[in-house]
Amino acid sequence: MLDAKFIRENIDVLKNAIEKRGYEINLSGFLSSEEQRLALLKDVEELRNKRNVVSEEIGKLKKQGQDASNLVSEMKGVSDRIKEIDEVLKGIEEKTNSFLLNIPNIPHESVPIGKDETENVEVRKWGEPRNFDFEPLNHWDIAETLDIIDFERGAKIAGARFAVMKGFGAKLERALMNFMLDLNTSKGYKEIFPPILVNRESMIGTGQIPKFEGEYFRIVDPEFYLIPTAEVPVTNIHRDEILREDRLPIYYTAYTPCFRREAGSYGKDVRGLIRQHQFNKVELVKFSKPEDSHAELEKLTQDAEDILQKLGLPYRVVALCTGDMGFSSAKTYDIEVWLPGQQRYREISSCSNFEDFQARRANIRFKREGKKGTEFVHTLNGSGLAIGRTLVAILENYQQKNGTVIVPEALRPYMGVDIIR
RNA sequence: GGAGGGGUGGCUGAGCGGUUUAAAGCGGCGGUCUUGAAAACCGUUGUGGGGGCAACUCUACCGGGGGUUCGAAUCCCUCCCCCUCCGCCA
Repeated sequence: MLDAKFIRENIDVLKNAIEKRGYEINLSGFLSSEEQRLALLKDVEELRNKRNVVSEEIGKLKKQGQDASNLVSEMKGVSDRIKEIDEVLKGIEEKTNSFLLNIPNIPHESVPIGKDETENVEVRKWGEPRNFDFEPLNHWDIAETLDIIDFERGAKIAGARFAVMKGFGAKLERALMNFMLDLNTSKGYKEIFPPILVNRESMIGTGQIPKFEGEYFRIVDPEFYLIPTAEVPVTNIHRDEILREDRLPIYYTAYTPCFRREAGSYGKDVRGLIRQHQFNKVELVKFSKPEDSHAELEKLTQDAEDILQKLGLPYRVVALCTGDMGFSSAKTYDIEVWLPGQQRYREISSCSNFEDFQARRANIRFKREGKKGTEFVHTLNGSGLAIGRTLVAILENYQQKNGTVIVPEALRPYMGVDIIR
């Protein structure tokens, strides 16, 4: 969320940002309603001041046993007027608030300008896609041969976009979680295991709703949301808190299952493990001081890349352009892993700096030593990594002609075998 | 699910219709004293919004929302959360 005052004073900056993102938002209505709101605010505060002063007077008169009925009836009128204005003000403020909640973040100046994913910019590449002396298979074919993923029974138990992991499939899933958490915690990220059902305030805090309500699973009675990413509960750990400067930066890593409706993605990735309603992910979350956040984004992205390097999986890093970036983000790098079965790079991690956008929604602030007042922290997060997609990448990149899959060296202590057969 | 007790500033905790613009203590910050420190003493101490170049000033905030009243931390309604006991349960 952006600040109403900021928008009032920087209307052109916002106009420009919205245009670059390809959003269409009418800002002129906002400005005139702000004008009205501030005028009413001034009026009502003056009336309140009058009421405060006179009410105190009434108290004194009554204590002295004097008659104050004239003042009382006058103040009755003032109070009624305050109530009327408050009513109008409340209506305006509700509109303003829902307007503000639907304004996307302003892209950082370093973000490439473009309309969609075709204009994203490749930043760097790591590793060489392997040369196969046979036709590499899709992961669902490999998995079927090895009997480690059961899509049919996933559909029977739950529905489309659900899978049952079996045997070494299940174990690989678990090995990857542990491997990633161990690596991340060794770099100073504190391990968190948060609730995976959250309340509405938390979803608003990180920017998932109200704009994208339909993309998430919601339990109606009692009301809860199933988290689409650990970003939600972990960022909200510090909602409505004022942090001490010397606590920053804070690094968290969390494994959680994630749940997404995948509304609007019908026909996309219908086969395989790439796009499931439920998937596992290890997440990296940071809270930093504003001046450090972009350096922290670079480090966070490298921490995610390091996982792929240790697993020996070729990837590239892409800077998302203004038109492809998520609603809340000021800057995003996607990490895309090479999938031989599809002969292309696929997203396996998305690392973003939200600057103060989420912090403002979730009211996460910090206090500088010796300085008055508070500032919003900057929040960042990135997948480190999506487990299901990492498993897919391992199956496809490490497959052998005879249908077996070599276990990457870094995972062998977790798997207990060198080859999945 | 049933019964009861609570939610007040960074923390502890008083206040339960108008000398509270929230007492007191702890902590924090500044100072006096001291070779230095401790102790003692003195002063200071939150967050948001509006106005002002500024000193400053007005306003809101005692879990959230609503109501009663000239006036609400205090009374009423409602929701949320925490604690204790009973029941059930991984």
